[in-house]
Amino acid sequence: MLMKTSPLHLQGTPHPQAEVCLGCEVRRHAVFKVLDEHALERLHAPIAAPSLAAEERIYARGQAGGAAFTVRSGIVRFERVTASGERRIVRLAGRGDFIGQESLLGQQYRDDAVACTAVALCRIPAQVLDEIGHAQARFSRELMQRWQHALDDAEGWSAELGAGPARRRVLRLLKLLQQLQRQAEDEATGSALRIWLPRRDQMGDMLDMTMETASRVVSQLRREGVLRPVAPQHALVDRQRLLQALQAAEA
Amino acid sequence: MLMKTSPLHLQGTPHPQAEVCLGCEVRRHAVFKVLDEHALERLHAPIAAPSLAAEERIYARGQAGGAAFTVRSGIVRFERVTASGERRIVRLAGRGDFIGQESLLGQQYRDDAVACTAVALCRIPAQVLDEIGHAQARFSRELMQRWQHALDDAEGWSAELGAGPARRRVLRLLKLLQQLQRQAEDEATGSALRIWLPRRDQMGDMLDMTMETASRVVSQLRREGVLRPVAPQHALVDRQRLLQALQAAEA
DNA sequence: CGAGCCGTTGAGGGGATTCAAGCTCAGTGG
DNA sequence: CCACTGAGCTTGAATCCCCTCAACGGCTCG
Repeated sequence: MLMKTSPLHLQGTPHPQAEVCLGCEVRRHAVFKVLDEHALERLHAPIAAPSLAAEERIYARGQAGGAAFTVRSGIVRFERVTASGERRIVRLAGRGDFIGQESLLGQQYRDDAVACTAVALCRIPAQVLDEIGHAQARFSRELMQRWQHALDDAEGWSAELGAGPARRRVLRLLKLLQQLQRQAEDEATGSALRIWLPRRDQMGDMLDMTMETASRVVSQLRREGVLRPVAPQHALVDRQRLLQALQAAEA
Repeated sequence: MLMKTSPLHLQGTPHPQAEVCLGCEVRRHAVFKVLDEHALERLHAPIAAPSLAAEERIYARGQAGGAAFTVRSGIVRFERVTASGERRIVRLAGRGDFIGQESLLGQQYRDDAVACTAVALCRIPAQVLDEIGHAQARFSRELMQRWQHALDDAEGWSAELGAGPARRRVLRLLKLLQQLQRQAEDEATGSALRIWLPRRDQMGDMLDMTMETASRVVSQLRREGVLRPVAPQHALVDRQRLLQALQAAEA
């Protein structure tokens, strides 16, 4: 898994986790949001805060990692290899999302999880689930919320990104990426927004098309002014024109 | 939702649910399997056992139905309508599966759920979750298992059925349908198995292809002896040849 | 500078869609 | 009894979108 786990400030004091978690800026979006200071102080397993560079793998399918993660920042993709050996990206996760939940049930991870951008995480050992105890009913509920959210994402992904002409699938992906970015930044930048733009072959794995087709569509959108690449794997999108193009394509 | 709720035997006695659930033949697969008699007796909300005919709707997206369901028999599909108004089938559920879980969180249903075949259910009101109480830690865990299972299905669906040539997608769907059927019947019939075969336009909605393409592939498989339609929406599959054909297509 | 990765663009071919016609079968009513 | 109808399915022909194969340009990096 190879990640340098930069300890959060204050880690090491008697009841560090409570202070760390309570001061965490993503806590109001995250799975621990329902836990009070008292509950947090009962945690003995340390919650590390690893950071990963883009393209580093967070966990692999089949591993019994024993920990779930909260995404503090960045974008994570879930990959599977199909029966015929093709790589398919089945879902994306962003800030506040809870990933690797299956490990809390003692299961092996069901996907490869890979950082798309630089990513910051909270690592939540499976045993924490027991330490919190199901005494905290609200926490169980919050966990289920997370599961449902993931399920909803997965179904929406295949419904919206799995079908239709190539251009429309790309436009829908752009809209999703733009939303992920906005919720990560909380900045209501005018019309231009800098987003993570997948490599063409990654777009292919997400949208079930070839690299070349993805490239052609992206190039076309660039000519139309919807998009402007500014760095490797990054682009400025014109939200206005994106939504216009989408609306035209939905017809 | 329009379903005739045929009460299970013994419904109406002082603590009927315990007896009914303990005697249920799908219980060992279902979400209540971790509950003992004592826990079941605490339930006050009645658990109905509705039966639906094929093509009847179990619930609709956006409804606040307030109940989840265990599938006792039959096949259920989950439908969504995409942003561009196309119907897409995002997942199937079979015997023992837990559906409509989002209602336990007070959420509206996220999909349309429709019976593919005749279906028998257990209706589990959301308030049951509270009655059982989170005191029963094993039950929370079991619920999460269900959620994870659904998530896994959804991801697997889009990975395996969403991509590749039409013939391979159809073959993979047939394999899935055949598995659903086997787990429903528990009968190891030799090589020929009677399965529910979707209408061609439904196959189209599942596999993102036109009705005509689905028809062409199915006809081809019939000529190859993989498949033999025996009734509207039912066919006999030759497991042997199906797996052979699949293996050839995976290459 | 050459090597390699990533992206772009072109030409050609193939698989799926589109449009259309005809088939089977069940239900209906003359 | 049998034409009539409509739903579901099949098949054909033409078209088109996307894939395949290929070449090339920009960029980073050893």
